[in-house]
Amino acid sequence: MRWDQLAEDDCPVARALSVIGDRWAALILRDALRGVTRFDAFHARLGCSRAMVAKRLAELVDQGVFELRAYQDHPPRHDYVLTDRGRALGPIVMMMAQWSETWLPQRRSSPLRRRHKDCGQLFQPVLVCSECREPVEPGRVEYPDLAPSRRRATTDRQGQSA
Amino acid sequence: MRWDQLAEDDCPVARALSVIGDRWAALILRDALRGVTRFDAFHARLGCSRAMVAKRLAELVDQGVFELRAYQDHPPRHDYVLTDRGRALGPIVMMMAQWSETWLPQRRSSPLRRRHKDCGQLFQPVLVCSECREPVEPGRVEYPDLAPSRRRATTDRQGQSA
DNA sequence: AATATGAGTTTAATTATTGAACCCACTATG
DNA sequence: CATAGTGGGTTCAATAATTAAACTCATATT
Repeated sequence: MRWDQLAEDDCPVARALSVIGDRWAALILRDALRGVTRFDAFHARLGCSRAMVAKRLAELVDQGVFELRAYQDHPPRHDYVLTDRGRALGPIVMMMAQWSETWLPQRRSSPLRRRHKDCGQLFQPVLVCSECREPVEPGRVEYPDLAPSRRRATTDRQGQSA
Repeated sequence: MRWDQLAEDDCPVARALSVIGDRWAALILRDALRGVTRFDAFHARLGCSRAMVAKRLAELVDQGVFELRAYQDHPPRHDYVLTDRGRALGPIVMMMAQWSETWLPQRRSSPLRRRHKDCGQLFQPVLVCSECREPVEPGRVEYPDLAPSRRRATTDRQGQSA
């Protein structure tokens, strides 16, 4: 299976990955969410080849994650500005950061702080259930459309709790 | 910059991507969260080469996302079972699905339903602020540790050095 | 025996990515 | 004026990653 076939996949996770399931695309998005808009700024932060930056930015524009906003005409130049669709990817990136901070050994610097503009406080992202508004703990989700029981491996040794 | 250097990066998003920033790793994780535990089952769902499945599974075991649980000894065989660390990646995958369902054109089948075991209802994942418990809307986050203002497209080069 | 299963490994061919240099249209400096 | 610098790329040869298909190995089933 090739990259571009993911976009045709029936699974929404696969289709999301056709957009951000590449390390460079995801890192470009991270930087864009922090305010980067220029080619050279992306390149400087990413540390990958210029060709890669150009290619991924072009793909992300095609996918409607970025739009081009001209900031000068004569040598035509533009900013890469996130669209609504692109900004909506923010929660995925926030959950990645959150997972890292919780589960991976920390590197040197203190984690990047985030402020919620609505309440003014520094915060952590928390994923809650749309119905009961309680945090959704790992392992407390099931998929009624899949095989009768999701936790069962033919020869079951022991279910783990969680 | 190479793949393996991401793990050393100072940014938590980059470090998370060193684990799941690859389409196959992310799809393996998706399937694991839905209950898949066997090599051939991952391979059948992914549609990539067996070599790739073997490699990614081995990496994910190294990174502590999966652990091996033997289910027979003589030809030694095992299930790939998510660890706590691995299960904690669930919210990232849920937010990916959520984004797809909201922002990408739908394919044929109805989206996979999720049930929250704590309240028993079908739900959507919602990302809220840990402080005020309100949903964090796109664009309502700022980063006080970055350059004074994160949104400037027309104001040019200010020294910043993150 | 012969076939099947589960979990990989090997190999050659194909793709993707890199680093470095190059290009273009301007702007600023001497 | 001549030269260098900037922003945003493209091109190209070399290197790395990925693929499909075949192969291995131990055991189970027919």
